[in-house]
Amino acid sequence: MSRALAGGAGVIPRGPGRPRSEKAEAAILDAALQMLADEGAARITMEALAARAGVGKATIYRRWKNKTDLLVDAVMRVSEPAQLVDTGDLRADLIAIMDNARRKMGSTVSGRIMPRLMSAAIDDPELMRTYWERAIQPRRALVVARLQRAVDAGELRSGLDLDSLCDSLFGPMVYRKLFAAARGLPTRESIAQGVDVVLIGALSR
Amino acid sequence: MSRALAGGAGVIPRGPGRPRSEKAEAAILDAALQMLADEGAARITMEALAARAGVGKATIYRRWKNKTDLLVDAVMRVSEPAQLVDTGDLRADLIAIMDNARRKMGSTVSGRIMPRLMSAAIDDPELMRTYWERAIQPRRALVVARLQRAVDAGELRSGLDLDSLCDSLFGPMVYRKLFAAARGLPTRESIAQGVDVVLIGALSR
DNA sequence: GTGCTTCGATACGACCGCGTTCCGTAACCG
DNA sequence: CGGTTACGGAACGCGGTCGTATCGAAGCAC
Repeated sequence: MSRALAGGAGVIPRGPGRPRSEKAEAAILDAALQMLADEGAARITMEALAARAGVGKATIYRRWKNKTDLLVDAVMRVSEPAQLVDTGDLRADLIAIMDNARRKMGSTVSGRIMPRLMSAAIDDPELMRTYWERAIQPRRALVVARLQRAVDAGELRSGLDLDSLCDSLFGPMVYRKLFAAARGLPTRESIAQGVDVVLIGALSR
Repeated sequence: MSRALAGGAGVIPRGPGRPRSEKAEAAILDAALQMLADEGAARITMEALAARAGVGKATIYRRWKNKTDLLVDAVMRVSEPAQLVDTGDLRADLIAIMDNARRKMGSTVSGRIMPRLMSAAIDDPELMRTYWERAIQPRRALVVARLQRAVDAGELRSGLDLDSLCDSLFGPMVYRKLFAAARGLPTRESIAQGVDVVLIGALSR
């Protein structure tokens, strides 16, 4: 920790000597995410991580003080900024959002990372909070906003707790994903039924 | 493994020598569940487990060949046989079932064990299958049976995938429980709204 | 009692992973 | 050029954990 990390806005003071390699930093974080997806946080060893990133251990510890610190940093890179979906057709929007999430879970690296991260975060409250605040909560906020607009338009009845409604949408999918080893992945049909049931149940009457 | 473990039906052959202590066995399993609840599977060490159970390590290894084997065995003891609820009032039954599960999650040992077990099982497919088949699936089956009766009675519309409907009921609660470190425990109100939304969405029209 | 097994306790060997420290080399500044 | 810091690689000390082995004592059948 001999050099200031990128903190706050402004110019990063440039000291003497060889500058830190951004390439090494990226390689470390990439390797961490790969290993997280492949084997889970518990099985990541700093030695294997360094080897996989093609980096010396000192290069890792020069940037992060321990494994948790590194993981938190890596996790933040997974969260690409989600975008609001609002075509005006509530049902189509929700199904698009949910099925997009489902496809992500089924195929991309972040889909393999999610359960691993859950596993690690359950045993590490600090990691859980970071994961929630930086990766999950922002996406939920967009969905809640979409739902709020539907309430304002009179499509959904008022008086609903939209946060809980959000749970009713995402909960079943995450639930299925986590149990995937015992039941297989959630299907397009199961997601669609889940959305429809919740949607009908939340409509104005 | 010099003596047959209790397997299958019938008389356990009684060999010569000092018999195994049932008290020690119970103490080991109790301690394992306690530690699982307190610190998670990853942090259970056989030495600490033996100490907590007031037992020598050899006494453990005489019965189980490794930690996973022991955990699987311990987990099976948590699953008390759930019972069918059917008063005739579908909504009341579902709320009773769900709120009962919620209360369990909030207070009892098994409620603290569940997330820990999820954490461990996500990284251990075999443990996941055991957990699912022995602890979760049987309870779901009862709920599915209750739902099927509602379908037969014309209360719920036919054509629904009841297994997915079950996900829509349990998913949100488990989801909230797992994220509890970031959001707090699910409330009675959030559960009730979840049930109501799903129920209304699944009614016959 | 004799023979068998388990008891709790402790010691042991082997391994593993963390985080540090040391190389010789490389990159950047003045 | 000299000064400084980072690089990849390797070695190190340390603590922890596994699973086994061994101890004297204790329980049960014969």
